[in-house]
Amino acid sequence: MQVPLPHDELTCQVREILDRVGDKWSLAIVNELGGGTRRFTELKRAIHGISQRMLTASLRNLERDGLVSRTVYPVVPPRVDYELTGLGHTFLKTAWSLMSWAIEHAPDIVEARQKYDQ
Amino acid sequence: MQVPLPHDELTCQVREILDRVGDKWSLAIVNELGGGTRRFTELKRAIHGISQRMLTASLRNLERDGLVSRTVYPVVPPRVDYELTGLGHTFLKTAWSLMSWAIEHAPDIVEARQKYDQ
DNA sequence: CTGTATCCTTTTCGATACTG
DNA sequence: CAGTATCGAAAAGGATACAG
Repeated sequence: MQVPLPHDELTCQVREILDRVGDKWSLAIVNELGGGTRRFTELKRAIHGISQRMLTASLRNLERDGLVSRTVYPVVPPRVDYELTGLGHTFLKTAWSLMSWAIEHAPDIVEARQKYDQ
Repeated sequence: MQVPLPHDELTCQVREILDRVGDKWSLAIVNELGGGTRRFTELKRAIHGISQRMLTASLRNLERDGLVSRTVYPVVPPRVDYELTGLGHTFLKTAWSLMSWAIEHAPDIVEARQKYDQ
């Protein structure tokens, strides 16, 4: 049981992608956008602890990768909506299973850590 | 479509776990161990670019989380075997779907980036 | 409201040398 | 062979101030 890829391809292509979506905030953002379209400030409020700087940067990266779309309305004050693209939805669906794994096995991991630490 | 969790729980528990397994090398290590038991040097050779320092650190973390087991043989020169635990196998199975997503959609992402960059 | 720019601290991680 | 220790470079990221 092992992903059947030349190792360089795994690291250089897959990991480049997973690094992006696996950074500190992207998963939280994508998950929040899974609830529907959100404005900048709504995301900032919903994702506890994220700085304006990182929210902007993460959204730009997700937009660049085609997971999130950005819509600017030419009004005052400015309004910008973010939402998942089709690709973004397929990613969230997959990320779900990993989140579910983490939730399901969190007790096992906590227990393993306690055992290891003593 | 959104993981139905209070946000703090998602970030504080799930992300703590995903940060661990989503760090720079853990996925590559777990994937390699999916092929069977490996010695330290075998892992080092198989995972291109990893330093001794990071291999040791990542293995310790994975062991602490209960994903990898470590067996020391009291021989000279030393021999240490690493292999996935049951928990580690369930993780690899889940991580697979994410890797598959990355492989499947890599062309889309590359294209999105090119479009964004111009 | 939705950002950008700057500074500065913290964290990460590679390189190297050394050990049992 | 399988590590540990130390150093320093680089990157990540928070805080703050400012802009359209």
